[in-house]
Amino acid sequence: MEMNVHETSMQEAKTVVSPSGQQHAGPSGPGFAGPTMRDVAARAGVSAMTVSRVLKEQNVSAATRERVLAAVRELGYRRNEVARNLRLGRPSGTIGLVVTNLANPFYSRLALGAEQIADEHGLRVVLGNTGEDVQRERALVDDLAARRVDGMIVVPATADHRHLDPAALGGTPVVLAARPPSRIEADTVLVDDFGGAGAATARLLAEGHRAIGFLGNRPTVFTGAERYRGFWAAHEEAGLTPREEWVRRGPHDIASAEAAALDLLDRADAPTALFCTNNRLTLGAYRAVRRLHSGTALAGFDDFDLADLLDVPVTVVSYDADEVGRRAARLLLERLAQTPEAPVGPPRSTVVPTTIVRYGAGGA
Amino acid sequence: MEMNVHETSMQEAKTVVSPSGQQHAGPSGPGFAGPTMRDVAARAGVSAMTVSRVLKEQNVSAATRERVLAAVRELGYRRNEVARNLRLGRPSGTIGLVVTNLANPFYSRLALGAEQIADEHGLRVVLGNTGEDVQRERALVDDLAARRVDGMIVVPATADHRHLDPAALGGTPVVLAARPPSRIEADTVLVDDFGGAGAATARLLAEGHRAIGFLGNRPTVFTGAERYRGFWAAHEEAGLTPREEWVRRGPHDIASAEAAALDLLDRADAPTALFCTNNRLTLGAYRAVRRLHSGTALAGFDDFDLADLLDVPVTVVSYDADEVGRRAARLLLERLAQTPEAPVGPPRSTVVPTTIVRYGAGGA
DNA sequence: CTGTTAGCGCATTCAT
DNA sequence: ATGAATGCGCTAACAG
Repeated sequence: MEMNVHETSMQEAKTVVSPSGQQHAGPSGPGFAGPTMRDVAARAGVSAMTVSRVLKEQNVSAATRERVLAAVRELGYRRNEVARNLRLGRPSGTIGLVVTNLANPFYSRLALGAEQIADEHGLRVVLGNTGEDVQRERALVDDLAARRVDGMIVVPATADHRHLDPAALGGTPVVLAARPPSRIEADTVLVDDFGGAGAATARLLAEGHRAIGFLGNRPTVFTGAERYRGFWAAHEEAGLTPREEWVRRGPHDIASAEAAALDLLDRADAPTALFCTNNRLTLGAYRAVRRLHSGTALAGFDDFDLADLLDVPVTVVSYDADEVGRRAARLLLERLAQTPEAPVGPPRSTVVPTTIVRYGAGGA
Repeated sequence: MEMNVHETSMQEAKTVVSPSGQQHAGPSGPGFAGPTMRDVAARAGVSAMTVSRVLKEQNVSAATRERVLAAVRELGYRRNEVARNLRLGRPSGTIGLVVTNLANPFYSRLALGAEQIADEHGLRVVLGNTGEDVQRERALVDDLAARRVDGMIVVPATADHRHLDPAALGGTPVVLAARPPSRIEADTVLVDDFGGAGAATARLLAEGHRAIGFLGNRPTVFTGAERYRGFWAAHEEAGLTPREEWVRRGPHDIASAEAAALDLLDRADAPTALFCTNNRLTLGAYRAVRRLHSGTALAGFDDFDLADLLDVPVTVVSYDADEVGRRAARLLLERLAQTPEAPVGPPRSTVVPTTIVRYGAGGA
């Protein structure tokens, strides 16, 4: 494999100054608060209350309304939603979204789905990335509670979720995504990890494979554990038992997965097929298969580009990541709309289904 | 290509109720504001100011501090950052991030980079997705300004950016990302679209290709236009001129790119190489090449998984998307830190460099 | 060291 | 239909 690297540009971090020499520190400068309702009121010759009413579209005589709106335009006035919410005793009109790794397409799609639903209800999304770090997660949810988000959606990084209990967050409602609650009760959206892994494994078994290896991430991650459980269950259902020597846990990126797969496949009793718990692992496994010319069949969680064009049979577990975010946002919104008269009731849990897609060895 | 689809789960949207029959509408219910400083003060037998001072870690006698902190713990008190910011005359301690499509890894990486820098400075990121829709962009930036974000990072969807002028947003500082300002002045972070496209094209030319096709997205998108410019410039530098018949503009996903590439390659005078302006287009082009067995060489913007294992030579333009977000956040933070005594000066612009990676036809 | 007064920007309540 | 007073939760500025 040939591979050259070559810088295209010398302007690494060079800062180019625009031609205009204009000083940029006018009314845009920090500390500049912008006009208030009183400014508008003064300009329109009315009281602040009248301005407030105009903006709320309450009953105001057409004439004064026009004067007020004119003043609003002239001053470039914009109502301060922060002050408004404070006065109304409402939270900030935002929902927190805490994910483990936004670089993972699963979580960015989740974020997109949540943002979509939130937006439809006039709520913004405040983002937080934990990098699977518990300390950061604690600090983040605490900060979000202090900023008075209406509620939060959290992909928990840990096994113990007591710090995510609304009772520990000043009553801020919490919905969990991708991983189930532990030591707390909470609305939850999960992916059908168990069923998907089972179905993909069953597929390999149905195609005649009797020697299937397993490539998974850290066993402490819930999704990995569930997928392993599904892998095992499919074997049991076929009256078989997986062999532990063919199980590799721990790889978390393409390179380490490739190494683990090489180790697994480069032996006398190598399995004829491999189940991988996520797409990075599947890509790594494919690299190993390709290098060894072993022709090992692959199955794995998460669909990926070019899966259908690979030169080995690939079965993927596909699902709608956006939908995870959408459902989480909907559960949260229902909690937020909850009143003493119309309680939502105990925590609810929903599972986003998976789909098995079988790609044959795309012939070149 | 064989392909089966199979549902793994019947629990589509089934809602499972947890065993605990406990009513969940306690102090977590919406409308519940949580304890205030006065509540804490009353419990500790001091004034609200003393509580404020304790939380600010100002001089308070050790004895009373302990009493206050005890009350804080007992009540589960959390200072209301919204009210605090209002009182201090500060904005919300958040920065807005408006992108066109969070499902695109480029923008989710950008978001991750921006979040990282923001977090280091105690700022949260408020997310907005425009879907390239100008109306949504207008509404979003307006809403963010009304929510008093400290500033915003925007990937503009349009050619006319006058609605992104801080002057039109109540003075909220704005940094543009991925696309340059138009009809306004603003700090900007760009990718070296021109240089990267030129270098990739030059690479194809250096390898002897004299018939290079071009697959690009809508010409109105700045990045596409710049990449086309780079494509053209590389030709000129070699004393050549691209042929318009080999240019296809408009495809925006893998499928439409494949169709366009098929159309382009399935002709007598088909080009021997293809330059594509993003990775979806490159993937589509690869599918076409593969289907036609044309052996056409590929070059394209954005690196992607498996690029090194394809059975045609592939040259990609790679760059650090996180870095775009990080630089944008830093430019914004410098604007926010600006004072009349220490003005930042006129808008600044920085270009994130690109790198050319040449993958040979990975042998199977 | 601690408390009182006042007010950030806005909207509810009660006037007129 | 409009205005005045009051306070959301918090903290500067000034007492003491």
